[in-house]
Amino acid sequence: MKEIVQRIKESVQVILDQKYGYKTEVNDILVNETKPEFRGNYTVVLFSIGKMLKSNPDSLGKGLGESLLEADRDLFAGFNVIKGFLNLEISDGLLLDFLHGQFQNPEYGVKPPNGRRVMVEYSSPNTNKPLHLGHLRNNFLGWSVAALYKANGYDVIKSCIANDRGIHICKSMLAWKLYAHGATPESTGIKGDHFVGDYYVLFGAELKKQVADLVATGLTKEQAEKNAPLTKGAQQMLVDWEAGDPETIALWKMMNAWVYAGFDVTYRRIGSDFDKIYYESETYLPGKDLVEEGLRKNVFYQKDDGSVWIDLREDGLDEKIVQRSDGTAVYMTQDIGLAVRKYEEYHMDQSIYVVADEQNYHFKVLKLICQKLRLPSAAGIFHLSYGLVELPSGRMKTREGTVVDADDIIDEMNKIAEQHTNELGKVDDFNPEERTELYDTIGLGALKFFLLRVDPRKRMVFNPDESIDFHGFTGPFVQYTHARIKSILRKETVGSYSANAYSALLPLEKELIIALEKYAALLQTACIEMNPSLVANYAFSLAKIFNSFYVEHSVGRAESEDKKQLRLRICLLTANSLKSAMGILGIRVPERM
RNA sequence: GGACCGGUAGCUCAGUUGGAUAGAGCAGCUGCCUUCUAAGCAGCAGGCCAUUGGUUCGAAUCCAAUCCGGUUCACCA
Repeated sequence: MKEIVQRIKESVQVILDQKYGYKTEVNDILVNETKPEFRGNYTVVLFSIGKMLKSNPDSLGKGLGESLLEADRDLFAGFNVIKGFLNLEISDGLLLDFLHGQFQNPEYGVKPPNGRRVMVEYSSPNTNKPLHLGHLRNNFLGWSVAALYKANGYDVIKSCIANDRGIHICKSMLAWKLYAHGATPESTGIKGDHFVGDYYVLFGAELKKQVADLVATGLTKEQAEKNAPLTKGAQQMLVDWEAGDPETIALWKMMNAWVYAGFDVTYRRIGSDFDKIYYESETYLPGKDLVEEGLRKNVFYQKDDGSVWIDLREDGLDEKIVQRSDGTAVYMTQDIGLAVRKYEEYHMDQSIYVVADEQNYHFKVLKLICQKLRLPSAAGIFHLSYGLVELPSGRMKTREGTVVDADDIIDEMNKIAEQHTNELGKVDDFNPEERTELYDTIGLGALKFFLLRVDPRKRMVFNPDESIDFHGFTGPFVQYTHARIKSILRKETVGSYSANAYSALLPLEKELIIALEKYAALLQTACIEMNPSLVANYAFSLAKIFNSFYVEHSVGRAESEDKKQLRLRICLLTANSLKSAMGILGIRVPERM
């Protein structure tokens, strides 16, 4: 069934053509929701049309309204014109048709397969430290965008690139070698990723000492940093690693295994999963063949020292290096190689990279280079650039210990969920397993909703001194609304409904059905814009309308059996939509809470 | 310095391709649990949409300039 807004636009288009001889595109017709202080549900804005027709908006509105009513009595129930705005009332019959058609459909809003494939890369952790709040935003966002694409009929591949090599990895390895005396996650009882992260931090602390000592002997800070034993040791370790030194490789494998074990626990908790994991240690070399190709195609050029560059000044950017003078690959080379490999494996139409906005420049360059190399993968590359999560004091910094650890914040959310739940005492009959699951559903729900409800492109602020809310515009609010509905549905049974016996829809009933009808269109918009926050906002506003409806009208003690059945159907569809919307955010909804 | 992003209530955020009196939540203040879950509902209060010009029937939204904040421009990843 066609969406209401679309039907209105098409009707207006036809009337404008037939009655006024004015041809216009459907998308040029502006249809808004009617502001609550006016009568009606949808509003056609007449100014631009009036201007084109050189006619007064008010008389145009009147004529248009009459014709619309005449032409489509199934859709329109009435209209009024105020100061250039044509407010249209949607007929109860149409809304009821929609409700009866969809209330039993748990997949309402989900589109059938469209034969297109998209890859979403997200998470991309470094294997030298545990995940923090910023990673969580990335994970939730990536997972949710993937879910949005699935709901819109795409075949989705979720991928992850593990940044498992490089100087930063060597730092934690060296610190462990020097200071751990053989300690392991098992021997200390510390989660593997945290264990390794501790040595990364230790490296920084010890390096600072060494630098201070060297500065005391008269070196500048830069010289000291360059010449400190730890710096040199880490660099040597990277050389050894690239040379395949067995001892270094063994250490690297062991420590990475610790980190992955830790990540697995966290990923499982937050529900992040991947269809394909790439490892930088396996992908960092192949890009070099493309450097050769680029030189042949004259896309790249070589400097006297042997380094290879691309000149992007004509595109408004700078010159960018793609291979060092010693012949080794840089970050960009790897990413070109990876892009090619992904495409060869999956032939996707679109390749989305969920990466922080610090790397806008990098991805601009990446796409440009791929285009210039005429790689088939180039067209689909899209950088979904999201803003960092900041503290009120600014950026989180590992070295200053201001990083909000992922595991810690999840634990804290669970604890708050537990506290609220126990205070309210509504699920005292739950067994321990059910309780644990509920705390997890609510705590994680609050956290995910908090991170996904704001526009991904924008930076956002997290204040660790104020705990994340469980009231108002939050995950638990939506979950609570769902549980409320489920409570009704446990007590009442959905039976038959005699359509001819209905009494006019009450304002809140109508408002709810109209809101429900918008879900399908919303899912599409959110996907096109790759913006889960639209889904979060929708879920919240739908829940809000339902709660108003809930206190105003009783379902179980409705005025008549038909009213009761009507409301039960509204309840069912609302519960389904809330569950579906939250599902796209990766948030479960409980039956009771 | 070049490029890009942002500045909306005390705080955190919405605000569709320009549309009606700029909206939520939190915090503050009032009310509402003997009937389906009060993690709720109803209400009050809170705004020079950074500033100044411009475009027009109409600007938080578009354009220009300025101010403030951020990111980036490495033979780091």
